[in-house]
Amino acid sequence: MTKINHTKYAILGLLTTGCQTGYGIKQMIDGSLNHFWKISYGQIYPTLKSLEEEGLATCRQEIQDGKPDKKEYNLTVKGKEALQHWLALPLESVQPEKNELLLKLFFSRHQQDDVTTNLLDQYAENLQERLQTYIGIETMISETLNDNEDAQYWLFTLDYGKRTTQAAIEWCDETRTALLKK
Amino acid sequence: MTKINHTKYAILGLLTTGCQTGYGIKQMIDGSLNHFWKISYGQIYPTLKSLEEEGLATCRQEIQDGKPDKKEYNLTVKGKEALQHWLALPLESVQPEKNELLLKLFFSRHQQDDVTTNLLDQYAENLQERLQTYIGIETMISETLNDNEDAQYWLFTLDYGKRTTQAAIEWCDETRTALLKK
DNA sequence: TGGAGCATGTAAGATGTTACATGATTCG
DNA sequence: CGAATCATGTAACATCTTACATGCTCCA
Repeated sequence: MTKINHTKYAILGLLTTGCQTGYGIKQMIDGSLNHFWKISYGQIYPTLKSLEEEGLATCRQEIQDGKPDKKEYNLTVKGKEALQHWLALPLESVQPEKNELLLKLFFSRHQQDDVTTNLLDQYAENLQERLQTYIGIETMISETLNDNEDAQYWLFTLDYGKRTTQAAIEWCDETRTALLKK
Repeated sequence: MTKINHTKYAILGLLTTGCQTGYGIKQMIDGSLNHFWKISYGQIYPTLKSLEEEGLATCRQEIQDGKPDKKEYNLTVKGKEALQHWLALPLESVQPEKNELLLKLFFSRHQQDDVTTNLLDQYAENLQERLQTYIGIETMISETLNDNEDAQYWLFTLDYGKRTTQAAIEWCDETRTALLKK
């Protein structure tokens, strides 16, 4: 069982969403996949090149006036098939996400409780911001992309983000209270 | 602003919890930090060595009969201070956790919906298992470690895991239903 | 004039995983 | 007898981030 490079498939998938350049892919990731995946330019450009080499995508250089040249990538039939194949593969065991706040909280008997509640407050604030971002993207998709075939699935992922973030915010409040009551 | 190696501090922290060897630290991580951090032996042993070199921990070789030799690491005063200092540092911006299921769901218009509901079922099953694990650890801590100073904080992190996992399970159910109704 | 947006790319380094090597004891 | 547990460690590899280099246009 060889390990799968999901980032490669993320980029492959993004080529079906109207992003055809490295720059465009980065925009999309930062805007819409931010809550469950992120990729830097240092990965995007080399990966695009290798997708082409593997025959999963084609590349066409475009000269634009007023803007820098760009390389437009498009999926080949083989690329589309590879995407579908990956989509049907069983999930690798759910990996634990790293969480700096929980890591610190785990060791927090070594610090004063007001330092810890401070961290909780910071975290809650971050979560609130995140939640607002999700709601913003959701509204945008509902309003402008409702006819888009992708829209439904994109909204599902946002709903996941909203629900788990909401649960985390509630946990912050209650944990904070529990610490102060001591 | 130099980036912080949180894994190093995780290991530093674990040396305060009764784990004194690389092997013991690994056990603890797999058993109790699994939902928010993981570390492989390939990181643990080199990190322990460097903690010693930096004067944050001391190492004492112990010869055991019937068992292999082991190296017992203990925090120095400087190590304890470093831990406290790290605990008080503000959180780095909340990083998005990678989630293979959401990544696949995002591109799922390219697959049949029964393939996708299959993935959702797999995911829900994984989450259920996780939830049971959390409840098991929680019970164990409540019963056997209630006098332990760390217990309260450990229970907080488990509560986080339980709540967000519960929210994710509910999302799975509803998303599954939504897909089937189409 | 300076910053933001568009656009591509690389090199160095940090971080992390996997597979391997070793070897004793205990338990079924 | 074989598997699990205890125990340490490394080398090769995979993955990912950061900082840098380049350069045009549009707008304030």
